[in-house]
Amino acid sequence: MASPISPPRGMRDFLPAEKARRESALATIRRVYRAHGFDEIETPVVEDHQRLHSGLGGDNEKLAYSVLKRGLDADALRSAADGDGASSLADLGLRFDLTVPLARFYASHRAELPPVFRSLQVAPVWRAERPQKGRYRQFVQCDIDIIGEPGPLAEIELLSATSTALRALGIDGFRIRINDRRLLVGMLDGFGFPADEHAGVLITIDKLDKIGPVGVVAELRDRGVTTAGVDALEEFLQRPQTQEFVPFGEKQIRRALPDGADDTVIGELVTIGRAATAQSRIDVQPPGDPQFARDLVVFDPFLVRGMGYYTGPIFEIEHPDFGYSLGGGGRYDGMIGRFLGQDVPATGFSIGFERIVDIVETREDAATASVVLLHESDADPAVLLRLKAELIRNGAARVRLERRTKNVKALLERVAADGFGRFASVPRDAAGDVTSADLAFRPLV
RNA sequence: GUGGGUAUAGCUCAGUUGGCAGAGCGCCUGGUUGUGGUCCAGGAGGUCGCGGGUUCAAGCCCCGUUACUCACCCCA
Repeated sequence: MASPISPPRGMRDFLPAEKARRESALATIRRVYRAHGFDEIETPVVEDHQRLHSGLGGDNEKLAYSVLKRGLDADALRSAADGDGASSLADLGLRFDLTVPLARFYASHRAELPPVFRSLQVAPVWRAERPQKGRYRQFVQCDIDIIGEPGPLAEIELLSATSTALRALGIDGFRIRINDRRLLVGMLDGFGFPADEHAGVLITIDKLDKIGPVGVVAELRDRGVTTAGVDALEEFLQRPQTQEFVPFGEKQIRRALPDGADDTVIGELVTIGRAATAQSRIDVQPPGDPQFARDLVVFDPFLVRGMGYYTGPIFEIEHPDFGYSLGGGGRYDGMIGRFLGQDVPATGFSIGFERIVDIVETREDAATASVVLLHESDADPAVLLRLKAELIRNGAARVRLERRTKNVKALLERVAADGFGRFASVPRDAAGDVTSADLAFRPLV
């Protein structure tokens, strides 16, 4: 039924059971990332409107919620309607990712941060999209970023920490697709696309796995980009090639690319993929299985990613059970320079929390330590509170007071679902002489 | 932004050809029950999403609208 009072479109309330499940998963993610040396920070949910719309957020900028200036009057509205539009009415906006705020944060606090800063952020972001399965207007992202490390060590740490976190959540069977913006640029140059067409061409190429080579070529011709480039791309897509890029290595990457690809970039990707795979074999029990995680990292020559700010290696987590990615990231060496005036290398990886929380196993807490006291409606509050305090002092994890209803069975099933393990009835007319030792606890099934 | 589906009690849902608004669960009351989780009887609870139209008569048919939901685009 459509309730007249429901949360805003695309945003959700969380009932106790779901909230507990989310917090349990978040605790696991935080624990693993902290173990891998990342430090958690927090930034405001809003940022300067102009900063959010500086062209770094790609298409997400269009989806940003804006916050109206306070104290707008009729004149301001009129001049906005006549003049340069709605942007003059807003000075703040809700963040649509955690990367732009992080770059601003780093620029603000660089002096107080270590030369290589490993950041962890677990926080909600907002996008004014049309909601559907696995997509919300408010959702939590878990980002790790390494700022100040130019080499592939940063990517290796990101990939290993992320895959360890996913395994700690009980998620398996995922793969990390990897590519490099420099390879994409080199490939487009080789095909003969001028630089100003790259962004548009990449957006179309990104759809390759959905609309196929024929669809991509058709869309490019429709877009009216350089014909010679499309011809070259079409020829390349038609050449016989294996879809199997396993095991991950230089030979496999080279085979997937046109001739003349950058040796240095390929070498970096090989280093990253091999190290992440090796780390995964240490990560699991029993360790050392030479076949384990053999295809954890796969090279995808047409992985693009939407954000315009990526400059180097980019990656995305895929899982066979889901049509959308579970997370992704990449290197964005130019972004912090936009705020700081001085380039600082940076790379990050984001887990789409909403997309993994539904498949994680719930960890059962020690339910027997969580108890329910069943009491009559006319029970003495002072006695109930004294019993409750005694139980907590004696080590109970949780104590819940429940007034007896007619249907005790339904009540007990409800508290059992809330994670309570035992219950006891407070005797009728319990007075000062009743202690928690007098209570007969029985298991909740 | 484009298309499909859905909307009836607190929850999950029936409602036939247009003919008095229903069930299960939950809640309340009384009784019953030998470790207070059993069972029985009764009760409260509805703007049938909203607004028009057709009709003697609309939850049902027609038009509009809103919300939710799924898919596309794009994304996590």
